[in-house]
Amino acid sequence: MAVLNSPTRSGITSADPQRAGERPVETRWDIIELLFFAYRDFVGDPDHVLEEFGFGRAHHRVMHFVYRYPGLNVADLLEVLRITKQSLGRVLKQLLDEGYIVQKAGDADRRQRLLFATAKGEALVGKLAGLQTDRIVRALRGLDASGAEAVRKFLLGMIDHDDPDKVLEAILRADGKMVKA
Amino acid sequence: MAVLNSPTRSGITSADPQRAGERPVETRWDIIELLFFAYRDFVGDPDHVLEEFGFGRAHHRVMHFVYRYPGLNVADLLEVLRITKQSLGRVLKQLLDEGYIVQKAGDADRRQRLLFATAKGEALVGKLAGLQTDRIVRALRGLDASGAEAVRKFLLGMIDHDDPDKVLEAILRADGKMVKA
DNA sequence: AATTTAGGACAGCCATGTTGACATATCTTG
DNA sequence: CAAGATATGTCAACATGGCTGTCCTAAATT
Repeated sequence: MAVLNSPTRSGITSADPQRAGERPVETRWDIIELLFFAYRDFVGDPDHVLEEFGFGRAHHRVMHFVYRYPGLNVADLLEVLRITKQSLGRVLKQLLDEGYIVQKAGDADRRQRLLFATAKGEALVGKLAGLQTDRIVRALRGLDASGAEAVRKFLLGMIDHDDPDKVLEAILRADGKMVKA
Repeated sequence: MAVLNSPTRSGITSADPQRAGERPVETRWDIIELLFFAYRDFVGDPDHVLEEFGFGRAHHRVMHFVYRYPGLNVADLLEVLRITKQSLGRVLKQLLDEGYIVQKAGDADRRQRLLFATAKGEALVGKLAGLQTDRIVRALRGLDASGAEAVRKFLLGMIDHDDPDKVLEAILRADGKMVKA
């Protein structure tokens, strides 16, 4: 039987140059670890389903953003995923070949290949998003409206806002509107 | 210039069997995407530092849990990371060879190799945790105490509580105590 | 007409995940 | 004590999904 030692209590403090001289910030081991476990389980649900389809996480990410932003072009998709053309090419080719995504030449610029999810693709995205939504809704139970709003603000605050890709920009814009509405 | 279409508004609804017959739950695209971007940036900070050390994310995860739970044995580490012995072996060997971690035979069971971070290891973990803490603290600014508590509850609620590994169990126990205190 | 851009495709490398087999030391049990 | 179970380490081999660099075509831009 392994007996687990208590978590370390250390004096490790902030490296934020903006806060030099101020009262040091205690390391947020709690949030760091909660985020690790939360994300692990959050992506774990889809992983099982994807396996049945012979797909991986990379396919999920591509399908998700193509479905959500219909007509997305390849360059913007590369930016949001932060991967290279080659890496994207591999999974995108599979999704095209197996009929989850279709391409359409751009209207203004016919070099562009705009991406759209097919009905088959939508079904897959919906299945995966359903699992994740269930988990989110469960986690939000027990929080009131202001608690849920705090969660949104927190997640938004965790994101780098400088030099956003086109998709992130759209999300940030939409979020700004939501607050006012 | 690519013009991004608006996000899809679909009728995709919950797959939660517990909610069959009830009002369908709207897909939480907002939280799904916020989590994606938040986690991307959350792990992005450490990634840059790790590169300078010739390490990857796998090394970070190992170092983190070894530092936080001193004397952790290999079996428990495998469980929390959810990887195989072989995968762990590769990165653990490097961390041992380069003096970031040391092993000690178990006291009660001398087959066990209990793991401890060296001063060098602690320094690395501290640097990485500092970056992540800075981001977390920034994200929590603008939230009051009840908002921060909502964030903790949400993250906790996102985690599977059945069949927890030893490390997660310790965290859940600690969290229970915190609520009362 | 020349250059740039959007996208695709090639070869090949690396990190990190997987399985299965097997070895050693040690603990537990009949 | 002998036998079996357990903790760990190690080897070979493979898959996925990152990466780089090069080169190609078609279409847009200058």
